[in-house]
Amino acid sequence: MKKKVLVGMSGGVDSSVAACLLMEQGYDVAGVTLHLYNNEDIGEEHTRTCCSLADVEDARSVCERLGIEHYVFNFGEEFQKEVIGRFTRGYETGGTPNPCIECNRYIKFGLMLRRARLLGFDFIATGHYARTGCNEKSGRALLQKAKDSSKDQTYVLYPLEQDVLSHTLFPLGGLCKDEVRKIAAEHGFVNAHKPDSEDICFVPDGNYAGFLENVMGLKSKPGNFVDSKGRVLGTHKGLIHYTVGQRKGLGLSFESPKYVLRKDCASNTVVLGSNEDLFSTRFMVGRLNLISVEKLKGPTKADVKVRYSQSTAPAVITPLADGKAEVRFSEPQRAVTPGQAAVFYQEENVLGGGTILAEEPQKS
RNA sequence: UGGGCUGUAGCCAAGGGGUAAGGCAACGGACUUUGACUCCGUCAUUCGUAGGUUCAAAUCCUGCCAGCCCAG
Repeated sequence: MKKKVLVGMSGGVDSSVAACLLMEQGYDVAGVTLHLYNNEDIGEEHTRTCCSLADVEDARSVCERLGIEHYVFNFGEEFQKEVIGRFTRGYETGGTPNPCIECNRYIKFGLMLRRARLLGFDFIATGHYARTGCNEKSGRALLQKAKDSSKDQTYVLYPLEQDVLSHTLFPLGGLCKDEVRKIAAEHGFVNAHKPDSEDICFVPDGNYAGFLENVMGLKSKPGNFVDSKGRVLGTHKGLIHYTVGQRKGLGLSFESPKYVLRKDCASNTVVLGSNEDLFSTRFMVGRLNLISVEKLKGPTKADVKVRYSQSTAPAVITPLADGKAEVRFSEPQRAVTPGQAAVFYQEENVLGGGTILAEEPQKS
């Protein structure tokens, strides 16, 4: 009896090819598009996003072509709560959240696997560039980097837990983007040349502050730009307009460029400094999720990535109570940003990861 | 009011007779989970203003205007 796989299809090339490859591998495949958010509701165009109504049509078209069933799950309510809600709260509390990671954790994998099981599927699959594996000795499910390292998406998949990982397939893990587009073209998929989605799906124009203010009704209060000694340098438009490491858009002119060092919610100030001031060696993470091991027994060496499109840097991770850990780099790294994810790698394997926490006020 | 200094792009600033450096900001593009970083590109027909000298003036001369400093 063929194993049944439910493929999450965004309407883009990647997930379409993923479905196609699974069929060729002999699975009993069906596609599902998650309806998460109506960009049309807020008057946004649907290009370069995912999960809009037009994307549902693209996914349906590909399923028809493949002769497989196509479902639509409406996860709008959960998406609003788990993803948009956390995104908004993240900005409100002075962080720079990564909604794609929360979406993967709660919606695209968490909820989707539960729903798939109810429908009798054995596995779920997506078009992410990543690989899964299994450690023979420990029996743990592994998350491994994609063969095409430039497309590797393990950074946004680190929160996946063992049950999810062991029931998830990533058919594109061994391919590169060119090969995927070629396969899509050979099969005549409507989306073979559709541009990659880049922006956050519910903010397709990239205007986060505008989304938070206009759609979520967040009020952002102007306050002071200050230097690290507390001297006032100018007026900012509200904390949600800035992120750590940012240079552009400050509107202030000095002899050398200024960067956002941190945001202080309590005083509603944005602290500015030089690029060198952005480098730090130590930070804390919370909501730790471990993948290749069940537990960290003590300080553990790993390569750590603190931003999506940044290379890894060697560090030592020390486990603490309450799902927290301390990360200490061997060399200072630039712009470690509260709210972003820190993902720990050991060669090809994801050891685990967590959310970067804001510096404790009582600093040593 | 007298004496001194200074006026070059949104900000800072080089150039002191030969045809307007550079930095910051801004804007456009590439890249992108971050209006992030980075990279690429654009950004003074004109130097406070009015005259004069010169083949040639941001540069030298004169008047005026504005700002700053020191005197009383």
